[in-house]
Parts: sequence; structure tokens; C-alpha cells
Amino acid sequence: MYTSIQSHRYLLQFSIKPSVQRTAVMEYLLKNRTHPTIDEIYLALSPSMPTLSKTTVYNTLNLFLERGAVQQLVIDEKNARYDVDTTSHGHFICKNCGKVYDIFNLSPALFELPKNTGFNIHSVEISYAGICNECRES
Amino acid sequence: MYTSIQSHRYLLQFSIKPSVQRTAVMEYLLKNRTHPTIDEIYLALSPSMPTLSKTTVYNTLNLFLERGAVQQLVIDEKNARYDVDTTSHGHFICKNCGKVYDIFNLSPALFELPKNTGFNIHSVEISYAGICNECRES
DNA sequence: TAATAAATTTGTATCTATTACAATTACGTA
DNA sequence: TACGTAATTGTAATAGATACAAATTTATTA
Repeated sequence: MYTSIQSHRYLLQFSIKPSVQRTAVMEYLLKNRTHPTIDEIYLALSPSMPTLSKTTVYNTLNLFLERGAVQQLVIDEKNARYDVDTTSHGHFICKNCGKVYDIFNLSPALFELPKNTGFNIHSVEISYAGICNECRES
Repeated sequence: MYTSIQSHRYLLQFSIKPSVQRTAVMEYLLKNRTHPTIDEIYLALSPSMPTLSKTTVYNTLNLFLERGAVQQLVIDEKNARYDVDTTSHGHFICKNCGKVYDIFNLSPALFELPKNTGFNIHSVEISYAGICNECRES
């Protein structure tokens, strides 16, 4: 399991100065691989960090993004979501409950960046949508 | 080129009652394959339709979505974008200027919906990001 | 250690995309 | 033409995200 010390080290790998807040946010991301929104992160941390500001969570995630420590998912029209796993994998969003799940085991060919498109392509995002099992059964 | 009459017929194919506003919005979408935002559609049409309300543009696009006449692109964090072309193709967003371009000629394998994921997957979206040529050169 | 500079956090205000909703207008049918 | 239904409109409300200045913390230098 991830500890605060490991989160601290993790931040240093991305040249991010590890403040208390940054370490807490990173620890949350490492422990909760649920592609949380800013609000979810804020609500999860604020009980144990009563002075935490939502602006800090925004600032922190934007910094993590700049440094490549997290990936921003553009799959949910409502909120930005964040993923510490920056390796190639897809995502699925349930149009009913809004939860976002990982989809591993996709062919690596899906993540190849196309050539000769006339664009300088840096990244690819593969997003599936539908209904998750929990929602289908209820 | 698409005319108002053709847009009218197009709406009927999707069981959408073709009002003046709906026909104008569909005609714009058919003529401008630029994945426009609500605001872009509104600004383009309002000079020739001074009474047009932005709420109507929202209502109209939501109706088009429900009926499957358009596809909503979730690729731009800022705005929802709409595409009348609902066939399999990818998209590219320039992180500098924000323009969204089509990427055709991708392998059909990319658009296959994965099996045995535990989800009821309805659709897939393939989004690339980077810098477009116009922005690179300037 | 004390003083100072720099970086970070915080809270409030602001901006903007989207939806809610009630009032008005247009449309279709008897 | 008159009436009922559907569509449109404008305003208000909601919510995610950013701007910014004040306050706090951290780092640096004397």
C-alpha cells in the first residue's frame, strides 16, 4: 500500500516540491485509482485537512499535469478527471452512474499515434461509453 | 452543397419535426463540418435569425443527440462539440488553438468494441491531441 | 538566530458553459 | 377561426474552473 513517504518520493521523481497538500493529493491518487474529480479529492481530504482549499486542489492537479505526473481524462462532460496511471490503457464511462473504469488488455496497436496526418500528435485517448453492470442490474 | 430543403429531409429521417430553427441548425452542421460548439452555432446563425435564443440551440442539439442525428464529442474540456458525421472516424484537437479536426483512414479495428469487459459498451471515441500545422508554423 | 525573500496556500470574486423554468409564440387540427 | 399542443425565448440558477490578492509557510542570507 502507498504511504505518505512513498507519495513524497513519487513527487520528487517528477520534480515537484512535496508540500503537505501535494503529498496528500498524490497519496489519494495513488491509493484511489478511481479517476477522481477535483471535488471528490477535495471532499475526501478535507475532513483530515480542514484548512485545505479547493483552489489548492486545482492548483495541485494542474501542476501534476504540467509535470506529467498525472493524466487528465476528457471523458466526462461534467468534470475533469485525473489518472496517475499514465501507461497505455483505455477508459469506460457509465452513462448512468458516471463512474469511470480502466480498460486494460487492449491491443497496443490502438495506442499508436497515426503518421502523415498533417498534425503533430502527442497523445491519444480511447474512451468507451455505455452502462456498467451495477447499473444494468438495478 | 446542402440546402435548407435537404436539411429538412435529413431531420425527417431521424423523426425530428423540422422547425425553422432546427432546420437552420442542421443546415449549419451539414455545411460546416468543423465540430462547432453551441456558441459557434449560435453566433453564426443569429445575424440572419435575430430572435434565435441560445437556449434553443442547446435544446436543439440535445434533441439531435437523443435521436442520433449528431454525435457529441468529448474532446475539448471547455465546450461540448457536435458532429453530424456519425460514422467511424477519429478526432484531433490542437492544444494551442483548440480547433478539432477529423482523422479518417484509421484502421477499422480501432473502432471495434471490446468484449468481455464486464460492461455493456455502446460506443467508442478516439481522440488525439497535439499541435496543428498552423500553430506550429506561427 | 533573525531578517528577508520566495513559494505556496487560501478565500473570495469572477467567468462561463449548461440547465431549469415560466412566459410567450407558433403550429396543427377540429 | 378557435383551441390545444409543441416549440421557442429570456431570465435566473447551477456548477466547474480560473484570477487574484492576502495570508501563511518555507527557504535563504546575513
